[in-house]
Amino acid sequence: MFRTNTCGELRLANVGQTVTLAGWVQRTRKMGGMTFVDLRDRYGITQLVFNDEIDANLCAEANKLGREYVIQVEGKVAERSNKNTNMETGEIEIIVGKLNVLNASLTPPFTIEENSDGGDDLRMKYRYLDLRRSNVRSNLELRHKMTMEVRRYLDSKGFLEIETPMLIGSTPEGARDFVVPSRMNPGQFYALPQSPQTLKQLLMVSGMDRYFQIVKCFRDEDLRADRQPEFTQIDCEMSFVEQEDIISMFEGMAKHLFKTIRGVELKEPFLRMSWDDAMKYYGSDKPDLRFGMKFVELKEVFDGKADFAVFNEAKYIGGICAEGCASYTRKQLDQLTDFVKKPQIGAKGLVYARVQEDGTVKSSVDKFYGQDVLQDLKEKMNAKPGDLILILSGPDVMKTRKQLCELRLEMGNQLGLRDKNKFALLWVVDFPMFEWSDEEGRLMAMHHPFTHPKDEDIPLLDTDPAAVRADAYDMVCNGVEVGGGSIRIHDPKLQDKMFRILGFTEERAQEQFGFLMNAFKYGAPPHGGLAYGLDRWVSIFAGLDSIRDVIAFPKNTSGRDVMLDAPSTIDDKQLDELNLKIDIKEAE
RNA sequence: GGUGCGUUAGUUCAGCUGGUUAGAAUGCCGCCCUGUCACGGCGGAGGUCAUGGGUUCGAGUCCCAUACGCACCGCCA
Repeated sequence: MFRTNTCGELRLANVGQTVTLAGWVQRTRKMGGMTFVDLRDRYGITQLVFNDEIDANLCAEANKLGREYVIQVEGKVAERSNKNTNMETGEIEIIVGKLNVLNASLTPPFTIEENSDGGDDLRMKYRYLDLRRSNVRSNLELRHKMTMEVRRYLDSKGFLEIETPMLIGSTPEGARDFVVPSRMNPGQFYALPQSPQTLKQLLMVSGMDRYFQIVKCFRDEDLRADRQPEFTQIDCEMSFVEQEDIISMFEGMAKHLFKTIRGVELKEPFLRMSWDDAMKYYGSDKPDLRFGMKFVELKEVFDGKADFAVFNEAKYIGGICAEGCASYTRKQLDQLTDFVKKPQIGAKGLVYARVQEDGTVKSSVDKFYGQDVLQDLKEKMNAKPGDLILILSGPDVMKTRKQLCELRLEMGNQLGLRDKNKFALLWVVDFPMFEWSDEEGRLMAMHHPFTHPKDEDIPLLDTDPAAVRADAYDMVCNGVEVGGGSIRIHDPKLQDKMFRILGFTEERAQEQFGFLMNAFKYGAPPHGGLAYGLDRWVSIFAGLDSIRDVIAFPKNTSGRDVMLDAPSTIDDKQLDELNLKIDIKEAE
């Protein structure tokens, strides 16, 4: 037997047993005539002891071990004279009788410890070493547990896990496709799925009724800390359902995950918030509800009350109340002003007002507004003595709300209100059907072109399409969109109308989505579904800001795999077989 | 496509208004140490300051460009 036990399981009860362990040398500590070796595997760390007086040769061998050597030892489990309560195996040690070096190791380029000294770049290049670190490994363990619980839950509800192809056709709308040349079909390309959207709808037409898949999706867009070119969705679809059925099914799944993974029992139904309200009160379609600071609209408080052009000319004035922040210094307020004036946020300035202990309000616009207006402000903001009111205004209502959203989140960060162990879940519902694209000069589907409009808004499709709301919903957790979906159109006529509004000609709609429209002619059931971003979902459970550490082999912000050095050029022979010629445009 | 920050020892970083031989910690190597567990003590090796230009008597330090990394905006139905 290669090993009798792992490095994480031996306890006092095992004292006296002769065991064989195998693993990596975490660290050696030489104490003159004694040497301690920490032996590590996936399951834990066990201390090995070598004693000069007992076996000088063996001890000398142990002294030659370097970090990350792979060794096998046979020895006797003994109670330690000096116990280490910080280790699970800290009450025992192995008095080694035989040492077998299975493989030497170069000194690793960074320390393989929970707090590694390695930077991200280096850790990614040697990701196989990084994955030996317990905290990175535990993220993957968490991911495994979550996918297992997802499967357990969905299986218990009668869902079938069905695989869909990775080599499919390119689709317009949405993100850029990753594309794969077809050798057997010269000049033609597959696209990798941005999501199995149309395929799962076809499975509904097939009568599969309840489908799910934990599946890779590919989008060739610029990356972020929470965005990878390939990412994993928990993709789900159901037939003969209304929005309410889907929401309750997947609220159940979220609760199941919180209970089984985090031990958190979420008893209350998740809050529902319309997209309109989310934008109005939080300036975001994914509000972080771990803390308050709800927006208060202040246009009427200030309108025409003074000769202050900034407010008088603004289309929108909104404020948030930061409790207990009246003590913010001038310097802190200047920093907040700089924060909102950053080009990424783009506000022109920040107005603030402190509510003082005597109840009077002292503000940066004192010279314009009298105490009566400021008292009215205090009233509207529901502010108490000691509170700080922060106000943004601007000519574009939505833009100003988004700026105020950034400020709110910044204040949440500064005040430590975005606690990683607190979870605020909600459904954002009633999304707009379309959103105007300046770039395309037309309406674009906000969710996707197959989203069902709200029944009562269907007449508006002809008269005022921009006002149409959709049967679409997002699940939001702590300000992160963890999942989203919609009821789909199953009526070919309505789908046709939708394509027309999106600017497709009949020919083009037929060419791009003919397969779906044709399928719908053969009796498509009403259906709908949603998809969760597994990587984000896991990173929230793990308390991480980046999804990279919940992915075994992630890519960097340029979409490169620095370990494999991919992408890379390919042989001329391969290009030739694929009938491809490279023509790189000169940088301008 | 854009903005910002960064690039100095194996690693993580410091290096001020330009000025002698570029430092610290950690890792690595050697010696000492019989109860360590972030062991400890002593000693040592280790640098094309990302690359290319420029300014200057003199550049790790100032300027420009390029590359790479990270964050963000655009983008991501």
